[in-house]
Formats: sequence, C-alpha cells, structure tokens
Amino acid sequence: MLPSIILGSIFLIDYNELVGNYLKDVISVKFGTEEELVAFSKGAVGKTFGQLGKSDRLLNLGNKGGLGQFIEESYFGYEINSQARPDFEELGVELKVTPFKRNKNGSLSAKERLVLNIIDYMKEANTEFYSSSFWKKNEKLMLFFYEWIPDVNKEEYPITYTMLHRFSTSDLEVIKKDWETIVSKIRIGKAHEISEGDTNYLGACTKGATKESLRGQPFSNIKAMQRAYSLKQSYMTSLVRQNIYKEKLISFTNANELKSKTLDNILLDKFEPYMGQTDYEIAEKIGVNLNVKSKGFVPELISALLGIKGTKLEKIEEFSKANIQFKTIRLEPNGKPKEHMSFETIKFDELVNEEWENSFIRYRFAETKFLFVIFEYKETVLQNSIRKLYFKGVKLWNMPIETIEKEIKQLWVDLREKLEKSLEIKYIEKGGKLIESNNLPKSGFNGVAHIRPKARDGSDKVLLPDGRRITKQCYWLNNTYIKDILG
DNA sequence: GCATGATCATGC
DNA sequence: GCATGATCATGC
Repeated sequence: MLPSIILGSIFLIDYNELVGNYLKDVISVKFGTEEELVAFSKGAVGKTFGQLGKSDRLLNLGNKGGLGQFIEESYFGYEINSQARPDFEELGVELKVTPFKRNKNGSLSAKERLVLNIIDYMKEANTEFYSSSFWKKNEKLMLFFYEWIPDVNKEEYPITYTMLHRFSTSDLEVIKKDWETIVSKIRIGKAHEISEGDTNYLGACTKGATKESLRGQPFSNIKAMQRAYSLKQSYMTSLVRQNIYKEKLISFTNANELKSKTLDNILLDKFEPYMGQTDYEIAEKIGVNLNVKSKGFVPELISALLGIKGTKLEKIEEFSKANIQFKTIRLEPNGKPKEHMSFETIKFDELVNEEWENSFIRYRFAETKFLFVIFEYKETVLQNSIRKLYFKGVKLWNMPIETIEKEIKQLWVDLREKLEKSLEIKYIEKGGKLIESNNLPKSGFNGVAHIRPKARDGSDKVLLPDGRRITKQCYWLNNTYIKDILG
C-alpha cells in the first residue's frame, strides 16, 4: 500500500465521526490546532516525493509549483486552492513547499526565493499592512523544505524539514517597512517601477508566463508587470541555515529599534560617529589590533561599529537575510576611486550555457545589496609620508534594474558573442615576457562594466568553450560608474 | 591621467 | 590550491 493511502485512512478514522465522508470538508477541519498540523507534517520528513504519492501524478505536474500542489493533494488530500484564503483556512496557515541545495563547501542555501501571493495593485493600495493580502495569506507559513539534488528525478527529492514559520518580531518590523515600500510605489502610480532591490526581506518578484503578463494599476495608466510578494532567496537561505543547519546568527539591532527606524537608517547611524576619522584612529578607538592594511580590517571594523565585534559578516542576521555584502571604496582627492571594482572570476563554460534571464551576473547584481564602506584620501602624496585615509561614510546600494537590463545585459551579450565566434587572444613579447591581450569588452565599453584579467600570474588560466586557454578574467565595475553612484 | 594587462597578499 | 581584494606596471 502506498503511504498516501495509509495516511488517508488515518484521517478518515480520526475525523470521520466529526464531519462525515466529504473529503473537502474533512480537510478544512482536519487540524484543530497548529500543533496537530505540525505533528502531521513531520510525518513527511525523511520521505521522498515518490514515497508520498503516485509517481505518475508527479510526472504530470508542471515544474513550477508542481511539488507544492503535489503535497497539497497527495499528502493533505485536498484540492488546489488558488484563492486569497490561506490553505489551512481555520488555522490561517499557508502551505509552502520549497527547495534548498547543498553547496560545494558543504553549506546549505535556499535554491530560490519563496513566491507568495500575486499582488492586486488595485486592491493592495487601499489597505494597511494588517489588512493586506500579504498578511492575510502569509502570516503563518507551513514550510516543507526538500533537498534539490542535481541530475536527480523529482520523485527522489527528500523532504528534510518541516516547520510552522511565524515572523519574528524583528523580521516583522523589517517586512512591514518592505511592504510599505512596495505599496507606496503603487500609491504614487509607479507599480511598473517596483524592483526587488528596493526592499530587504520581502520582495515583489515578477510572476507571469511571459513578459507580457501586464496588469493595470490604480494611479497610472501604465501597465505594470504582474508581481507576487516573495521572501528573498537570502531570507530563505537564512531559514535553511538556522533551522536545518542549526546555524546561529547574530543581530545588531532589535524589534524595538526597528519600529522607529529603517534597517538602512540604523546602519547609517552606527557608522555616523566615525565619519571624518582616519583608519588608524578608528582602529585604535574600537580596539581592533589588525593592521589597517590587512584584508580583514574592514569587516572587523564593520562588526565592531555595529556593536558585535568579532562576528563574521556572514553570521550577521540582517546581512544574511537581506544579502548585504560590503565593498570597500577608496576615493582619490578628486572623488574618484583609483581602481575599478572587481567581482567574480567568469566561468566561461557556464556562461555559454545560460540564458540571460537566469544568468549568474544578472542574479549577482539583482540580488545583492552592497554596503559601500567609503574612505577618501584628502592629500596628495608627500615624500617620506603616507597619505592619510579618512572614513567618509557608508552607502547601501543595489544596482538599478534599468542598468542591469541595459548595460550589464550588453556586457553579457557581447561576451557570449565573442565566446561563440569572435574572441581574439594575442600574445606580444615584452621584456622577455609574453603579454596576453584580447578583444573582450574594455573599460570604454558602456561606462558601467567591463572585463579584465584577475589571476595569480600569467600561467593562471582557464579553459574556454572552444578549447583555448585564457588568463582568468573577471567582471569589473568602472571606477567612473562608482563615482557616479556615490555622487 | 587613463587604459589595459599583470600580479601580489591574504585567508580559508 | 584557490578565490578574492588590492594594487602595481607600462605605454600612449
């Protein structure tokens, strides 16, 4: 007998008396308490999807949302609910089935953001947070985490962990402000300009079969992309690590502080007292015994200024959940960084096999919030004297969607084209050494980003799809673009 | 001073 | 050994 049939009979025995045989009604009163729901859900842990229902049903499901529907039907035995009501209506609990993955270094990450209900721009603009569709539907989430494993059929994915998720008081304050950010864009007739980078934990991601899934909005005639509320991938990764991996995260603020200030302002306020001081002065004040030139100095400075000295930045709860990543910027007296800003080494073999929509570099900029830690040199170099480096402040920044879709896409498209047919690599001998050069997009390409080498030395090369080898290259943001961002 | 390529230093 | 942040070197 299949497990689903066994489970089915259990609930008929338990609840038959109460509500008769009418399946749909049985379900709606099936769990009298959250504890019952939680206990029943735990029964799925350790089982694969294949073990929870008939596999032909699994195969017939589409990829998107398919596994969630499968659990609803096969494990809980009820019909799909696409209404504004939560799935377990009496308990006000919504069911969500969501994947995580194992990284090369052994850590775990959410595989994707958690997509929630679609935003009805017409209605949502007239509500406040506690009467919003978001809160009504997602206040309590029954989460089923399963492990996504590459090259394995979905029947074999195991359900690893189930939990009833309620937002902590701190998370709730951040999410309320995120919600306000999203809804205020609708209220000023800019639903079409909503972007995921605007918010910290709660996002508004596009949702629709095609890019042509447009909807009307109340305060503008411009049609806006259909969007759904979502919990960001970084937020979901934190949940995975805290609950499955039992990772401890450390917070630099609390719900009380978050009630009166935004996360961004709390951050800025923590750094404010140190503005104008030199790196050495700050190091002395906060008792950091690292050399200011050391690679670990800026992260050490950040955690110390946030009042959680010694905490690795990945372990800071707010950074982890909002995917905030720091970058140090050193400005010349003219306000421009001397150097461009480097990013990851390009994986050419992966790049030629990806689509723009799910490309590495698009995600990289769409889903990272940068904390720029800005220093500046105020004086020119003097003989026998080192230029003093002053702390100028911090800036939270994410790349605008328009820039991602225009300049970053241009770079990606050009890169692909070159890789497919026209990449030139030349070697010129100079002073007894071979200098390699190429025709990949240079710093004059479009004013935003370019490609340049970043390697250990001349022999640190990677294989290209066509079999040639090239010195490791990475993505760079132009220093002029950085200057404009800060401007 | 900028554009472009090369490579050092550190930390895991 | 490798990724990443940081910076140097050269030629125009």
